[in-house]
Amino acid sequence: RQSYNNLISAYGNSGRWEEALQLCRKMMDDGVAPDVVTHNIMLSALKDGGEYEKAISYFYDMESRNFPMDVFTYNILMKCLSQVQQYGKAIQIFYKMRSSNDCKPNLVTFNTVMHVYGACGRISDSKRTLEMMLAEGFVPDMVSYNTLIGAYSSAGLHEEAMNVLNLMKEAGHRPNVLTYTSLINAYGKSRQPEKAEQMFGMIRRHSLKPNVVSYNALINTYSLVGDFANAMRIYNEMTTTKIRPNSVTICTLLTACSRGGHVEKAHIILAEAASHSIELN
RNA sequence: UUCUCACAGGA
Repeated sequence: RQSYNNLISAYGNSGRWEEALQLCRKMMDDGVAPDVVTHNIMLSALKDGGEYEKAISYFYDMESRNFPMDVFTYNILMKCLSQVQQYGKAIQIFYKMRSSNDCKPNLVTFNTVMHVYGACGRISDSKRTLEMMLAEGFVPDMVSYNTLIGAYSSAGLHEEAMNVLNLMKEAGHRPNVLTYTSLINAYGKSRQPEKAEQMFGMIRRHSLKPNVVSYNALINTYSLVGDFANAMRIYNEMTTTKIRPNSVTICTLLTACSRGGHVEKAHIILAEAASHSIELN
């Protein structure tokens, strides 16, 4: 069973959920009964493949067959529900877990709930969840703080985001690249390129490495204020630093191009995409 | 062996 689980997991990790599913069936044909972990791996494979609806159906199927489930199962389900905007259902699962005897929420559950609230714009409930976990003796981790910072940042609420950054530091956590990328976004959304640049600078200042996402966030900051020239400047800096642009980079640049009123320069960007062999979607 | 956090567009 271990071997099957490992193999199914390997398929899942490479986005091949169909083969994972086939292997799962073969496993049963061979008389090896899948366990909770097997099912969790399958659910996770479907989730990673973007097949959220399939994952949700898979869950209901498990439920109707009375298969055993654990916290992981519910955590994955909540994540899938939030991906298809079934936020209410996701929160329902959380409350079901709280009132159950087995399957109590764990740290990841709380973090997922925070994410769900953030994703549907209920940022104050996300923050309340953080307070709730503290009150219940959980110790919020990096992900908890990053999740809340991310929620405020997407809304352009940079002050609130910075406050959470301080909470995070007080709790003894070192901000990571994800933290700073969110903060770039916070200032980008509130149209403050100067401050966004400052946050970008923080990445190296703390001996962290900016990645393609951090660069994209900064490019988008300039895009939002219609500053195509600076968007291109950051793009060039990125490529000279040997960071590979991706399709988000190209899309962001094209948007910057249009917002800056430089539609005639779009071909330059498309040429960049081609020269880096970036698949456009 | 399995779960949670950052970037763009579209609808």
